Amino acid sequence: MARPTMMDVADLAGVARSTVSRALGPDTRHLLSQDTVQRVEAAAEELGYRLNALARGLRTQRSATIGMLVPDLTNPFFPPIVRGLEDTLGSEGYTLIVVNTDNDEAREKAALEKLLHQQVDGFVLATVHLQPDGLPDAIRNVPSVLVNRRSDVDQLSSVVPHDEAAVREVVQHLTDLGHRSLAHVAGPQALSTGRDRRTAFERACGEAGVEAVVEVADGFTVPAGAEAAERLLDRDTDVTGIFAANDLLALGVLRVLRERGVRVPEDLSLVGYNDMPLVEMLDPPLTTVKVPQYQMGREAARLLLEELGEEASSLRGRSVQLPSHLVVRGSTAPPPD
Amino acid sequence: MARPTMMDVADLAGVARSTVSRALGPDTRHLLSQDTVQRVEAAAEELGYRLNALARGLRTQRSATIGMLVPDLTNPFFPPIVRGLEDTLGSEGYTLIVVNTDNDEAREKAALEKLLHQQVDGFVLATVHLQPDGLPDAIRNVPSVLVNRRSDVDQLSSVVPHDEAAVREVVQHLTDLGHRSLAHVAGPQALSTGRDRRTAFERACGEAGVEAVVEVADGFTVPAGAEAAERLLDRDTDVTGIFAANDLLALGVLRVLRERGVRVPEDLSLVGYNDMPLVEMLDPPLTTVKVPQYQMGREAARLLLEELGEEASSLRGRSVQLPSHLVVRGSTAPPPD
DNA sequence: CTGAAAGCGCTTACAG
DNA sequence: CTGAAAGCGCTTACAG
Repeated sequence: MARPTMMDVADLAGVARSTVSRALGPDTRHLLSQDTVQRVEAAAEELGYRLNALARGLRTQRSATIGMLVPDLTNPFFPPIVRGLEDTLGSEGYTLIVVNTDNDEAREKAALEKLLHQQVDGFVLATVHLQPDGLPDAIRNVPSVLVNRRSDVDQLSSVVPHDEAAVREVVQHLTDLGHRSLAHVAGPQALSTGRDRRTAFERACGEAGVEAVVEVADGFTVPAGAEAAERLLDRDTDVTGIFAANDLLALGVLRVLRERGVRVPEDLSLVGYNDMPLVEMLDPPLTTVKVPQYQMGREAARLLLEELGEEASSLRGRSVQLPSHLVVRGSTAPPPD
Repeated sequence: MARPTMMDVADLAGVARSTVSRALGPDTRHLLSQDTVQRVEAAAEELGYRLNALARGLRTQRSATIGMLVPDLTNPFFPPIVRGLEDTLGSEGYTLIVVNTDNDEAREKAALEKLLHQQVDGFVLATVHLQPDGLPDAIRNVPSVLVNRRSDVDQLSSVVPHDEAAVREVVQHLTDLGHRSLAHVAGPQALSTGRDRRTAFERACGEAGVEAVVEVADGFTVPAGAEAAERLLDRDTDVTGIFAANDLLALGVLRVLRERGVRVPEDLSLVGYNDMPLVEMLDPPLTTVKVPQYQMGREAARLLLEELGEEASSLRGRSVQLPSHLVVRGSTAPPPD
């Protein structure tokens, strides 16, 4: 017999199919006599019976499956988030299905469709071109949470790092060192991540009374960071410290600085964001902001699980900010005289 | 109407449910009149109809889903493999479900069970404690391919980098530079990856007529590399070049060398394996072996798709080796005089 | 070219 | 405490 069904177990145990179903369900087990439960379990064990999740899902209208849209798993920022989600959702019996979108709107739509076909019970979106009106109606009926992204327009729950506070720490650190003119290599302003960090930077500099220069990169990538750095350095500024909107951008900046013979941190201080793996082993070790990715994943999972539990959608639209902290390493120092 | 079914589409189009099914299936569409197909498509479009993959899977006994076991997505070695798999499988309509196992045997078994419940049509195993006899019978009936691992005992297809040739390149490079005594910080010998590289190293050194020292680490991690390096340096050797079984190990070695004031590459040359992201930005940039991870993923997907197509299991047990090449950077140089 | 019917493997009122 | 029956949403022989 290839794959035994409940019927096979029922026959072997000498009970009805429905009894097998009850005996094997943790929540219905107690309805049966101990003896029956044991006979069924023995039979199931003997046959190597495995529940068919497809059949159950079809019947219960719940797939116990969560879909996740992520820009690119190859970007080390995301895997810890995925792990946090998987660990938490998994312990509640959910399976996570991750799809890469490369931040491409068409792929996002296609991935969403695919997951909707799979009858996922919920969504985790770490990627959002998804304009509020671009969101297929179908998704509005499915519990969803954004992670590392916010949507001002929609009433979706979200989990983001507390950028404002972390950026303030960055600026504080640099001004404490004596810097009076700072630059920000910002991420794309179409993304909340890019906007929030820039706004926070400008505000913090304003409050500290230091000059704030901004150069917007057109991606969160090393090449985009390098290009922005070129533009920045070609401008005539007194900048002695650069804060990049993420580590990849900072690496691009670092590359250009090396090419131009600018020493870090002697001539210029550099701060990243995210604390990617290995940035502590760079030369110099990168001062950056540690984002609690794993915890963000766990938190997103928690929000989602709660929404899944609720019939009403009263829990939708909550937004959680997790603290991120500056990690001071070797790429920052007092400005040159 | 929450989620329209085929019946709803049928009613709107004025045809039978079975006709809707045929009109929407790319392979059955041609059985129908153009006119009917169009009416059905229009109706489906109007209702925003989406196929229920659970129902289809239950009926067809194929979930169009592939399960993947991976030790840890957080290890940057794996995501490119996952992308290669996802891209290739996705274009054939399959959905990939990835589960982390942390190389823990119990978790591997649990993950396997879970995926079996989900009725996956195939497995990709990037993790194998899975002893040949430990493999649940169920998996033998499901097309499976190993990636980055081989199993001598089982007749499972596998895709691995061509370690032998790459390691030969490493040794060649070092001896060309003038090194006459080399060390290998090997990975755990329980894993084929660990064994193969060590064997290849010893053979290549033998052929080149240089001294070969081996220190086995008990994990493929930075700390394991550091510990192995401590042991190695405490031995009395003439070693002037170290080849680590992967980059993480190499980073552990590098850390210890720095602590002990040994300069790389002036005093000692160091070679890694895998070409992880950012190792080219280290100080010094790491000489390492570039493993074609993405292509390994694609290749594994191709093997799996072929096995899925075949009724007979005549295609099982093929093994593919993909070429890996040395990337020379700054961590290797001639030995000190 | 199209429809009516059976059935994939479950769960869950309903009845006893 | 347990069983018989209906039905989740599809696909696919079978019949016409």
